[in-house]
Amino acid sequence: MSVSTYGARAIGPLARSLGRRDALSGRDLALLDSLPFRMRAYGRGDEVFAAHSTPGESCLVMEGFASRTVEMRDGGRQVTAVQVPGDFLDLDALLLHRIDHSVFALTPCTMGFTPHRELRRVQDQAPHLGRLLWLSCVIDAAIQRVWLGNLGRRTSLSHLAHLICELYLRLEAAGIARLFRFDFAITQQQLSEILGVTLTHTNRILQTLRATGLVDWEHGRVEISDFGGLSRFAGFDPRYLSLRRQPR
Amino acid sequence: MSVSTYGARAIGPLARSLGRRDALSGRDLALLDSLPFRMRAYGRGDEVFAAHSTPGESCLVMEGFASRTVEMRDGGRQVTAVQVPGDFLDLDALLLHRIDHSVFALTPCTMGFTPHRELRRVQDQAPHLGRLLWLSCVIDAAIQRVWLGNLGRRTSLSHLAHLICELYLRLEAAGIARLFRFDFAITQQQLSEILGVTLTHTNRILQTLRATGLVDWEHGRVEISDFGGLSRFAGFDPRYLSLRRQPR
DNA sequence: CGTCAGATTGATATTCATCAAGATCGGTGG
DNA sequence: CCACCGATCTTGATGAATATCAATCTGACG
Repeated sequence: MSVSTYGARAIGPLARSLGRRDALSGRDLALLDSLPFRMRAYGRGDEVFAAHSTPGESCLVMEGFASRTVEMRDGGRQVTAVQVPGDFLDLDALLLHRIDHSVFALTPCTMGFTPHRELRRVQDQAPHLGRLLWLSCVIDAAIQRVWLGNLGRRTSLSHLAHLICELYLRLEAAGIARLFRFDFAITQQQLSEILGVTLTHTNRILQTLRATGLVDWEHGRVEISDFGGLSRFAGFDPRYLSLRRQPR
Repeated sequence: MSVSTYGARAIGPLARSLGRRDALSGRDLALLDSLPFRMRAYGRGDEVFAAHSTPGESCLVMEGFASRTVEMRDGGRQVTAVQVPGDFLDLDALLLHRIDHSVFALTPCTMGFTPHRELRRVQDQAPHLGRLLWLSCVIDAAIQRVWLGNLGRRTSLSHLAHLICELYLRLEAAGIARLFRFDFAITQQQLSEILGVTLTHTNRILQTLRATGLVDWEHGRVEISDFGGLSRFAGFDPRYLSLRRQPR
């Protein structure tokens, strides 16, 4: 596991991620560039933050995928968010101090850590950037709301289809997916922790979904052959992702 | 439906709600008191905000209960949050402009509306209050995460028990419940939209839960006879509610 | 007394969990 | 190169949780 000390810069993914929702000024960019990051690599399944810990840093996904996971008494796990490159994790910890969930590496991934103190400094110096950081919390919450609908009101098959539509659009926006294909090399066990069903059932609905011909997901690669059809099948409405750029 | 123009004050519930998590200075209180509210009453099931609308105001629950609800294509609904007196709704709309869900009155209730413009003014003048407003968003998100676990990994019976534990502590903190009793006069249909199961099933698990002797819920009144037992039964851990007061 | 919303019950179908066993695949040491 | 190994994926059989559909009951209220 490689670790670097503070000093690395994350301006690329960060500017892309924040600039996707609102225009950034030169001063904004300079301030973001002044955030010190330490980089660290994780293997699949590694714990990044433990539940009920008090991190003191927030964490930007540089490469790979991470999950926020709540752990039940009986050992069961429910993934409450999948975070992709450019996503900030645990901005909430800035205010809550203690986090209520765990963060795991879903795939091998690289994370950049920056101290809360530095984030507060940036917020103080540029309220506009502060708002964009909060915006990313608020969009996470919007996604969580849709996921609540997925878990409460959808069949697991339509949930799966919906998840694929969402991931594709988020990854396309992050610049790491195009032409309706993307790499997403998680195990079926991990997928079952996202969908809230058992591994066995996940395996079966994956086969059912393949049989529709709308999308294939094998060997860590998702290929959507008919995005419109898949969206209709899933009842997918992308508005909650706030992918349009506008003043905030 | 009674409507008032701006001018009413909401300092009581608001100060109580924000002051629960961190101390408020005299200046903080004065600023909060300067927020103009217009009050409006709603009947059970009335829509407060429509999905995909652009409110321009945020809304404080003064009395009664409200829900955030996502609506599915097939007409099904999933409640993603229950908001109690003192809760702010749609602070997210401050940044998102457009909301992705509907807000309904779960019971007859009174709401206070204040313009986003005024909230931004308060944020600018008192960053500390701004942080407390964001804190309430972040706590809502923490509750949503737990609800995702409830929907994904719990049996509907344990979900119901968990919901009752959560509601009691939130209402006790809001000063409108004590001695393990509270009024919560929603219909079983509405409860089923919270639990993500059908009305029929909701009715049955309510009976099962009554049979445990841990809690009763009838005629709009919840009476918990053994909070410890109910918590254990539900696997309830209150930490996610952030009910402790600390500097933010 | 009639009406209507809400609560309850019954019978049956579907979805999903559970448990157990194989199959496949990539890597690894001999 | 091959045999083996663990992780992952797949399949089968069965039971529990939940949905669906259709009545019926209850209580509040005009």
